[in-house]
This record gives sequence, structure tokens and C-alpha cells, in this order.
Amino acid sequence: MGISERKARQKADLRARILEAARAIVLTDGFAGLTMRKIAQAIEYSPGTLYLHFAGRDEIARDLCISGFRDLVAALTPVASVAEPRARIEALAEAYVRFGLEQAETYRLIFMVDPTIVSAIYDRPEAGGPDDPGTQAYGLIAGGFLALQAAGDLAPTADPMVLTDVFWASLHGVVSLKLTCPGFPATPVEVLVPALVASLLDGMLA
Amino acid sequence: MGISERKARQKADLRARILEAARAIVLTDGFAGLTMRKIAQAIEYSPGTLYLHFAGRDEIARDLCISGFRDLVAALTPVASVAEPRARIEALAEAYVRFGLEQAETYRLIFMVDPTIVSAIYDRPEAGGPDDPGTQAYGLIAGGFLALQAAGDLAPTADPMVLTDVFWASLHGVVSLKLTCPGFPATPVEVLVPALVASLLDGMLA
DNA sequence: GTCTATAGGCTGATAGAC
DNA sequence: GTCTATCAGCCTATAGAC
Repeated sequence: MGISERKARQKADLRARILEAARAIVLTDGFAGLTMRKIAQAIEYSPGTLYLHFAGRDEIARDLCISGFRDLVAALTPVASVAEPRARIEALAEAYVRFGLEQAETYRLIFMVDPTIVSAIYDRPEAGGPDDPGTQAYGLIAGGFLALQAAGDLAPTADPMVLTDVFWASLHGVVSLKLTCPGFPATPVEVLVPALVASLLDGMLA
Repeated sequence: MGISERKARQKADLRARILEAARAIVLTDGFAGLTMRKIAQAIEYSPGTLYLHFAGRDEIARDLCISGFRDLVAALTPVASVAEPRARIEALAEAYVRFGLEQAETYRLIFMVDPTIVSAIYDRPEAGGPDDPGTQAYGLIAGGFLALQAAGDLAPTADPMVLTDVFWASLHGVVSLKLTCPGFPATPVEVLVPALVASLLDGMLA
């Protein structure tokens, strides 16, 4: 069955080229600038052809979102192996914010554009499973606080899962504020992020 | 000059009605759903008439943004008079998050839509002056940390301005994440915000 | 499978009659 | 000042020829 296999391969190739072109457009024009026409023009096909591979713009956005989430996981994975819990959390914070600022449009797509797209990650069949990128990213960050707890450094009443959410939400605040309002928090990220992590871990009080 | 005064009053009235209608549309349809046609229909005028009062959609958005910022200041002002610094910061956090979640579309317009709109607040003639809503909001929050410092409760090396930015960015993270990804941080805000404030002030460590 | 062509909708903004 | 009518552009999605 070599012929049908070749056809399937060609179909998959075109699908991948569509996604690649869409990704490039999102990176340059932002998510709002992603249109079927632009994608078609980029791969030199007609707009109608796209609908043979995707149900519509939303499905393309969903796929981009999922692969973007995988990129985030890839960015966090190396630093998640730092042994010392506190150093790991500091490294996770730095890596998270760096990813968000450097892959700005990807980050926007994942966390700042549309509720339905991000929740699509969790609504997929394997959601919650070990292959779910959302679960993976959460696990990497939560791992830092679980390690902190295992080392006995966490306050006894503290819930590692709540602290993970606090940590994630705070980092998201830094990234999204910097992306949307450049220069609004006057403090540069190189100062802001360490100060944030230090405050969360040690507190601000004397 | 009663006639010209009446005309000026009528013109100002219509301008206010346009803004009011635009505000209502943003509240129901979101900022993306704000169109000149909808505004015109709501006030029962033709679309072209709007351009006699505003240069275009962007100017309307800018005015909405400014008045939204004033609403935020109004929401923070009452709790900013709490005397005890720590209680004031806790109250500020609660008031800020409550405003963001209850006035979701207003908050979105101010902090999550467009860099140019939020920076327009700072680019206005009186920007930086005591009447600038951005300066006012910042001052209300910074006041909590200055009070903390004045009471001698702040770590000696801590910079109140940096802590203000850390605090604001973290709260923005909670609000924006909840607005965009409902249910993503599994921890409810009633738990998340106190845990965030407690961590920032006291730290997570044992 | 891929094309052209188009339906049918939306948008911001403007020109000219009254 | 306000209207009607319209320009010029964008978009998603689909129908039918090849």
C-alpha cells in the first residue's frame, strides 16, 4: 500500500506546513493578525484548501496553542532538574518569565487571548494524563514546592498546590503586564522577578 | 450668550451619551464588540454623527479607559485610609481583585487590551500630576508600603517602590488569569489572594 | 485535491444632500 | 448637525469547475 501511504504523508506534510505558516504569522502579526487568507498566501495555496485540513481558524489556533504549551514545557524542563529546591524555584521563575517575554506572541496565544483556547488543552482526550502539556507544566512548577516541603523548609500549614498557584499567578502577572503595558511597572524584570521570588519565599517584613 | 451656551451644553451632553453607550457595550460585548455602528444605534443617531464628537473609535476607547481608571481609584480610595499598614495592604489587595473581577470588562480595557490605550493615560498633559488617575492609583498602593516602612516593619534593604510593583504585578496576575482562563488556577480567589498577600509579607518558608 | 469565484457578513470612515 | 448612501477594506466559509 505504498501509494496510499504516500498520499497520507503528503496530507500530513501540508497540514504541518499550514501550522508552520500560521505560527510564523502569529509571531509577526500577533494572534489578531492570523487570517486564513494570509496562511494560504504564505504556503501558496488557495484559502479554500485550508478547509480540507482544518475545520477552520479556531482549530488552527487550538493546535498552535497546544504546541506553544509544549514549548513552554520544553523551556521549563531543563531547570526543573536543579536539585536544591530554592534554587530550582528561582530558576523556574527566571525561565518562565524569559519564555514569556521572548516568545511573546506564543505566550499571548496561550494565556492571554481566549479562554476557550487554553481550556481546549484541558478538554482534550488525554487531558490530565501524563502527556497533557498543561499537566506537565503544572507538575514542573509544583515539583519545586513539593521539594521544598520534602526538605522540611515549608511552613507547616502551607499547601504546596496553593503556593504553586500563587507562584504561577504572580509570574503571569509580571509577564502579561510587561507584554501589554511596556514600561508600566517601572521596575525592570531583572529586578522585579528576583524581588518577587524573594518576597514570596522570605517575605517582605523585617 | 445663552444660545451658544445651550449649544455647547447640548454638544457636551451628546458626547457624554456616546461615552455612556460605549461603556454599556463594552460591559456586555467586551471591548472587541465595541463598534461605531453599535454605539450609533444605541443612542439613535447615525454612525457619521459620532465623528463630529470623536476623532474615531480609538478616541472613544481612550476616554473609556481613563474613566475606568478613575473607577479603579474610587474603588481603592476607601480602603487606603486603613491606618494599620498590614491591614491596609490586605484590604487593598482584596479591593483590587474584587474590582478586577466584578468590573471585568473595564479591567480588561484598562490593563489587558492595548498598550497604546493604557499608556495614553500617562501621555496626557496632566500625566504625572496629582490629577492623573495612573499616578493616583499607584500612590494609593505605594502608600501601603511606605506606611509599612515608616512603621519600621520593612526589611532595611527593601525598596517600597519595587515592592509596590511586585505587589501590583502579582495582583494583576491573579485577576488577568482568572478573567482569561476561568478555573485555571484551581485555587479560588478567596484562598489565593490571602495566600498571596501572606506569602509576600511573611514568606513561604518555615 | 485544488482551484476560482463568490456569498454574506462585518468593519471604520467619508461625501454630499438637507 | 444630522442624515443617507457608500467607499474600500477586511474576514470566514462554501459552491462548483477542473
